[in-house]
Amino acid sequence: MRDHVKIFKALGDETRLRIIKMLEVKKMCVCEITSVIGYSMPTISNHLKILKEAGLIEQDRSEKYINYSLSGESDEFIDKVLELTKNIRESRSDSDRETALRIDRAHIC
Amino acid sequence: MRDHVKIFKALGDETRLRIIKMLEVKKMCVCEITSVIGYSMPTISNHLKILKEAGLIEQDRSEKYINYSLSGESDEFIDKVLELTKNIRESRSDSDRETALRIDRAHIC
DNA sequence: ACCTCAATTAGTCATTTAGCTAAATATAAT
DNA sequence: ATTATATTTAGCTAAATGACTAATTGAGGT
Repeated sequence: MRDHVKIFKALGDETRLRIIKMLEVKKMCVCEITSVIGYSMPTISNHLKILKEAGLIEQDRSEKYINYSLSGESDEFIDKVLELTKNIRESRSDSDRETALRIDRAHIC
Repeated sequence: MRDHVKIFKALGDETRLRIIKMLEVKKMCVCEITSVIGYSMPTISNHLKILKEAGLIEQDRSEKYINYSLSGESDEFIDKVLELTKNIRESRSDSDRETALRIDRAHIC
């Protein structure tokens, strides 16, 4: 129960849901996400921590950057939740995604 | 997006998730829910309001009581969310459900 | 080995949340 | 109409949350 609450709590925040929707289209590092969302880097970092501790996202390092991406194939309930969030279609996250695909981290990080 | 956030926020609370899991097995009035959960009636009433405003539950009156139940067939996303929560199986909500089925509101309300 | 810089942690503050009691409301039964 | 009572609203408090800036960490590149 507590795990499930943690998962829903993680999704129950607009910024974190925007992040999840962006990660559906692209692996991203903290500074890329920061530049799309517009909050400070520590704030974004903390949101990512909450999503990670809920089991919704995972990270792997490549060169200078830590890439965040949606969790895959680890937990059945998480998979179902992420399948559910794919059903969300909304103008704001659509534009976030366009921005995310357009930016080049060599220029902003 | 805001609607989806509201839905996840509503589910991101242990008490409210316990209520949702109970309503899977039985329509219940406020005082029945109160007696199972153990918080004050105003507290439960407020949780129900949050769940209702998220669109997760609905109410109908019968005699003295207002029966709360899971929303049905109204919204596609809500349906999927409620389908998802059915996947949650946990000892605490199992015992809540047993209690809920055992109580008789003629005796407690 | 050292420097750079992406990322996190620490500390602060304003706002929101979740609980409570007491009071108000509203519907059902008399 | 009046009463009884199920439910909601109002007002309060303590704890949690989400934002910020400043300081720290740590892996990569030189």
